[in-house]
Amino acid sequence: MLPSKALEQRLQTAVLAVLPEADVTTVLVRPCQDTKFGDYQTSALMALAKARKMNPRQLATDVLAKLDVSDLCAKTDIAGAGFLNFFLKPEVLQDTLLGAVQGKHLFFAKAEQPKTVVIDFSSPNVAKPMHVGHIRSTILGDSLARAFRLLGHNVITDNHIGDWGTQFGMLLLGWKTMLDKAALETDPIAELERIYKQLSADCKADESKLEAAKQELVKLQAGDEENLGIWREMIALSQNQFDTIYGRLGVKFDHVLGESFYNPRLKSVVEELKTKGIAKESDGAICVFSDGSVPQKEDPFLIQRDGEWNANPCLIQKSDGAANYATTDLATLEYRLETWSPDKIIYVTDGRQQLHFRQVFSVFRRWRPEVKVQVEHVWFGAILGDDGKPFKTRSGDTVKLSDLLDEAEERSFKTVNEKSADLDEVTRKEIARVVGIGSVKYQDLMPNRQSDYVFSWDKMLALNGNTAPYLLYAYTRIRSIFRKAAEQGVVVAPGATIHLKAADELALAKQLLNFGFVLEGLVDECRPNYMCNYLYDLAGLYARFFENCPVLKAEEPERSSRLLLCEVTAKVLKQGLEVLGIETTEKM
RNA sequence: GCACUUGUAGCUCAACUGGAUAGAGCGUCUGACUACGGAUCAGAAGGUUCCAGGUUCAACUCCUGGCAGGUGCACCA
Repeated sequence: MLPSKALEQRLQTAVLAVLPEADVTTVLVRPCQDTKFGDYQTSALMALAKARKMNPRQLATDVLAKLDVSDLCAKTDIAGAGFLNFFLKPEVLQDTLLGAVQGKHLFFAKAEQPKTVVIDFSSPNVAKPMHVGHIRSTILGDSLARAFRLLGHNVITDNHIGDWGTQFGMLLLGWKTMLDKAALETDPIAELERIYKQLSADCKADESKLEAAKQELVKLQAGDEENLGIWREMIALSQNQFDTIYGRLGVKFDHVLGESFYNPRLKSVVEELKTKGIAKESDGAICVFSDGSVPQKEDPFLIQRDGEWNANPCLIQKSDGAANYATTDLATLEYRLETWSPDKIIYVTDGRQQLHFRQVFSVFRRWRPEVKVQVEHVWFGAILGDDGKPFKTRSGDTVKLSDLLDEAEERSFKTVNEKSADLDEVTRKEIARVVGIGSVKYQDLMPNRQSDYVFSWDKMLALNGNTAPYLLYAYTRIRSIFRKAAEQGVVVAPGATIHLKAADELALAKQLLNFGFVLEGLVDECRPNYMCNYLYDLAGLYARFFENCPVLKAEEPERSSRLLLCEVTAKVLKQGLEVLGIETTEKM
């Protein structure tokens, strides 16, 4: 067991011995912010003391009296207002590192109670190019899936693609009247986009076109064979595009169930909500109104206008009888519950949909009060251009994801050519791919997901600072040592152990032990930026070690000890980057 | 108007259940150097954490009230 976990368990037992009625789930052991205080600390005793009007230092003393950690710690002390600090024995630290070398663990423990987690992300639209708007959902969702999986949870990723809706009326009419077959052959998505834009403009100018488009939609919805065939072909063409992009990004889905998949369920969802008295008719539409169960301020079905609270209903059926977004989401929820019995469902979308999800979740709770599933909207902010407005091309169009990835690789290739002209072209291209794609991902994951960020090629590809190239470089420097070692015939001595003496060695080692805390934090709050910050710190600590502690030039047994430390650092860096969906490269 | 959200160094961003002296990069200034990969490292300067109250042993973090930006608010998803 990891020393921090063992400490935590024993601490909780000791607290129970002193305060039998205490809730010890909040009694957690964390790494010390500043290692001068110790290696691990708990600040939970102060909170417990406060709730009981006890003297916090006295409580800490009492708990310490019941706590035997002499096999793990060289020292414990009570500091400040009632912090309990733990100083790990050097041999415990060293054995833990050695355990990682031997592949027994990588500084984290799998979840004791694995959960089934459905993650809904990316959700591109059929017949439209994937653009920057899809990047955050795709990359964030993929990273969350990777982190949950690593901790042993049963993850189901589901791409809820937009394959149904009013836009197909125009697409179908366009397909029949203005399709350029040759253009469809060379670039299907561009051609679909063209006919959609053209018809959309035509419909605005010409009522009869709009009517014709509506008729096509009605035919599709009624199951017209010709229209269904065209619709299926549009989906297939789009799926090719999605597959190409996801392939480049290294993103995989367990399921791709578009909106249309839930069509057969929509009617019964509406009926059930009506029967249960949750939804009712209003202005021809079927809506869910407030049930007054929460304070007005927190009620997603109320809104204040001119000092008065007005209804802000959630529509589940339009006055024309068609279902809408909320209905599909409810049907989707129902399907997921039936099919996978998840403990948790995560929706990764942009922040503008907060109200929508609050409403959907609220309707769901009223509809299925007995279901325990945890539903969570993990939202994110916008990607902005230099001007502080949503990121667009110079001409004002949305930036296509494929173009963006191309440019990332091209720019990265330029740098590789400058810095590593000696490598052959295939290798240089491959490095450029890893660094380019990795940089786009890292820039996206590094900021707090809820804040908007400014897209910058220069920053994301910078060789210094909290960027993918910096981390990848740190990794290649480690790999380089091992290449050099092999050239010189240097190997780790059989049975070698790790002995940490230098301050930079110790600091690096302790950071390695914290990997698990970061993973758990990431999963708890769905914030991959925790991992970014951790890896950046790790790379910085490694750089200092690298500068001040010679490895190959050291005498045995120090050389083997340091080689092992390098090896574990590389493992953690690689694993951490993998959680972010970023590949590594041996050379740069 | 109401809700959500953001406001931290000149700029871009961090800050782990409320926790110990608020940290990085860029930019500015200074240093290390034929280097286990310099795509590096070390150091300096730079802060009333938007403002005003409150809770607490302890507040960037929680509460109340302002100010400023972003987003959303009935038949688009």
